[in-house]
Amino acid sequence: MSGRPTTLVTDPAALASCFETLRNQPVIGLDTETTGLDPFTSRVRLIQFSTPNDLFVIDCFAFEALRDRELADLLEQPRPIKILHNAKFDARMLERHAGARLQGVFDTFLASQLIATGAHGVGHSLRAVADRHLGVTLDKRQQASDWSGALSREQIDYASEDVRILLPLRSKLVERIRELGLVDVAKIEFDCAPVVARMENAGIYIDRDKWEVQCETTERAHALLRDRLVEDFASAVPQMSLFGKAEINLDSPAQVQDALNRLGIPVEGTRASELQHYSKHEIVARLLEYRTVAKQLTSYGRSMLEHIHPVTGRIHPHFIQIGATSGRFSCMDPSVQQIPNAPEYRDCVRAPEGRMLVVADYSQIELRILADWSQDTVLMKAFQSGEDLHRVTASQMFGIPLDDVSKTERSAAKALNFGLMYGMGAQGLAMRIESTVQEAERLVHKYFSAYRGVERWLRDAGEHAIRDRESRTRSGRLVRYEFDESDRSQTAGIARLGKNVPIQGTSADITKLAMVELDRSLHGTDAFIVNTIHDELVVECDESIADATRDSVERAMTWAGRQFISSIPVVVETMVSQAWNK
DNA sequence: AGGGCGAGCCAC
DNA sequence: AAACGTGGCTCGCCCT
Repeated sequence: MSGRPTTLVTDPAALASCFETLRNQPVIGLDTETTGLDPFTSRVRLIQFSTPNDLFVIDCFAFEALRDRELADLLEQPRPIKILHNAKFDARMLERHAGARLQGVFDTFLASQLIATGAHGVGHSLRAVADRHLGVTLDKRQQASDWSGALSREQIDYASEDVRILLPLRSKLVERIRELGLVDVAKIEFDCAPVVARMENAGIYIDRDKWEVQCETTERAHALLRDRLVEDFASAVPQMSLFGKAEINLDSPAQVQDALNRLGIPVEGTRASELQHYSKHEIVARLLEYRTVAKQLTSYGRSMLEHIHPVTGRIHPHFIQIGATSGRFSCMDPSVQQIPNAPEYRDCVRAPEGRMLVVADYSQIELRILADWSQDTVLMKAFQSGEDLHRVTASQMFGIPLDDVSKTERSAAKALNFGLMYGMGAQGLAMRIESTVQEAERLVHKYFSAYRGVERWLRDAGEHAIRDRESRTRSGRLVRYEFDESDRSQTAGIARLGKNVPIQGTSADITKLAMVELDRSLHGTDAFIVNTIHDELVVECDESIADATRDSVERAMTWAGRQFISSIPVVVETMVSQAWNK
């Protein structure tokens, strides 16, 4: 595979000749070895480059390779194409330690995920991907070795092997990407990876003091409700108390159900939706209150503060670029995509002194995708009118003037607008709006009488998913389904996915494209993306450029939306604020 | 002790 | 009988 042995680069002259070789290549492999996983506390030890004939291992401890201008140039130019496995990791390290914005990426990690199309039990480590696509078994034993001391022969060999494999691996993956029609979506994903790296490095600021105050308030409410409930249960169910002390764990659904049943409250399970029906009992109402604060305390309590990084004073969550099979991001440690949408919490997520947040989200993006894709003339018109969508829907469903739409009618229309994209049936709607199934059936019928094109599109999408065992988003992103045809409950589930995945996934396509475009347009300013929540972006910037930044955000997001939605307007709602509030 | 899993609930 | 999509976090509980 490699014509020449590994060149260990330990001085500026060797580095210059290394770049001489690399500059003229169309495609090169790139990998780094670091002393740890955290860009703010770890150092880059090695940078490895591969070409079809050469292999360079640059020892960043031997000389100041990371300060080399040519290195930054090479990384920042779109050519040569840089092949990396999980480019986000290396991009974070290289941005932090070489001050370089990586561009021109082919990511074998993301490529593997796109090709696997959400298949279960398929790993995407470099080892797994090389094994699957090349039949090559990599030895990863040195991966977590100590990269801060003298280099061993094994370490240099390991570093070489990893970067050597990237060129042949890309060739195989490119073939599969072409066969599967994934060229466009791969471009979006690859371009997005360095943007995600920058977003993670930037992190998001949380007001520690404000958050702590919120925690204390919640802790007091929690203790009060807990004591009161334990007492209630103890006096109502004497056999549950031991020496006058109640023996119930309020956080155990099994114990709570048992206790409620003993009190003659016949709950089946203790979900909020179940307890709701019995909220006339004081103890149940109190339990629901307890649940709310308990959730706030555990999921959104002090643990959030433990994520504040000692070096940056900010939170650097982990964004998983293809987190859902639909192509949506997921986020963890902590998940800043699911901080409660209540002022007490969102006020704590803010811009530091002298800076502002631009908060922007797509208006009804999924319904617009559905309208555009189905070409339903009535739904398209509804969007073109610029009126309140749910009200228009109700007016069309019930054949009444806009102004005569009642609150109930609007909320039924709203439930349908959202629910049908998830493949909801009459049963589900009945549950949602607390009506009879017959009434729900009538409403679904009315909805589809108004939106014939939507009905047809959803039906076709469901049937297509079952027949061809796959769905695609507008960018070509592919999701394959494995199921047992003879099992009705399984096919029903696939039909629901067939309706939802193309829409949810196209929304993800749009948001990712918007991030790429926005990152490009913010380059050179001190504004940067700090969060992405499915159809929403949060950007932090100096207050002096807030208005200009808002314009950039709106322009990038609108442009991205138009790439996939052509026949109706794409509307982006933006606001400038000190906190993550709407 | 720690992994796996379900229940329940937060986000869009 | 049920079944409305995608995730992550924390808990209890059961397992090894």
